[in-house]
Amino acid sequence: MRLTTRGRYAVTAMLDLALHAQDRPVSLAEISERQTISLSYLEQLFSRLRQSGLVASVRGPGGGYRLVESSANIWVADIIDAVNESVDTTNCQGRGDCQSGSICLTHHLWEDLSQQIHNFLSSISLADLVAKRNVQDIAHRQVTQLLTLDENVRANAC
Amino acid sequence: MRLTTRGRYAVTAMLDLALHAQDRPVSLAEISERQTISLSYLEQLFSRLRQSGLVASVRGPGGGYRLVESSANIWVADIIDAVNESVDTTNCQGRGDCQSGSICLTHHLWEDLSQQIHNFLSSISLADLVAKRNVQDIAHRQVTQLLTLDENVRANAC
DNA sequence: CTAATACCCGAGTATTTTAGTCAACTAATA
DNA sequence: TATTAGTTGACTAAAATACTCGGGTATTAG
Repeated sequence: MRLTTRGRYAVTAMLDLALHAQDRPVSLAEISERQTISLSYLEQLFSRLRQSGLVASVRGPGGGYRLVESSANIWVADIIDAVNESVDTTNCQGRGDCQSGSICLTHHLWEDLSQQIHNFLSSISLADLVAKRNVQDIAHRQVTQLLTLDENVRANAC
Repeated sequence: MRLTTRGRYAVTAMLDLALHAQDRPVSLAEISERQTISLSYLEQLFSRLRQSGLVASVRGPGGGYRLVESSANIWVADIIDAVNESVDTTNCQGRGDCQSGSICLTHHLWEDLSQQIHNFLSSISLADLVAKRNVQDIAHRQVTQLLTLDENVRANAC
């Protein structure tokens, strides 16, 4: 899980979309102007967002992009995953052939933390950010997820 | 809050330190070998970690680095903050002079999300990662923090 | 005392990522 | 049919990342 400016741009653009695509599609030119992100860069980002099934395009005059699902079903983690290619963070590529056990251990610990961050961002929807409600719901989902963490951890291999 | 490979290296190195600095200092050469991170790069990272007061150095033969505080008091967010310089993620530099309200709104929403991520990583200590216990404690802290989120949000300005 | 250890520091550099440009194209519609 | 707006790919400047090199300095084992 990486969190760079690229992901920030994507989340910002999706937030703009969620705020403005109530009935009609929203063109990238609009988002570009409102959020001061270059049009061509938005095109690259939305190409990936479209391939990931988060948005759908409408061509021609009056066209633009719209959310495929309700903003309540779009998670921040999905947006960030869509625009970032995933990287292997271990040295042994998960083969588990590290020389000393300590290497595997720290890799393992990092992977676990990374998973926790991912779970966290998978519990926050665009609608949560926009509506600014449901904070207790988010917290509740967090508890549920973190309480099942031990099982995930046991299933991991270096 | 950025989460890049740089922060990953820092957390990995600090984890290595927490695992091995039980009594004696740990040299960067050891960490370099175990975690396959270049020595000079580690020197740069630990320079910042030292300036942030997270580690202390011991010079001379048998020297190295040690944690200033117990690993239970070192939070993942502190490590990542130490090695990354903070960036302003708004277009109006917090002056609030964006033309349309929608720009300020999305900036605001992103800032809020960023703060939530920071809070989350501020609730996980090195010791949590190592010990792999206290998951319920983490969850509990999460609840507490997220429930106070609304106040923070109200205090924000674009 | 001195040689070895290991931190300290700054300059420089290769690589990758980011962010953006440009140009040609296709689909849809007014 | 002209215009709008997405689609795609190649290309590029700028920044960040990851790393190297070459000197330092403090400490200590011998």
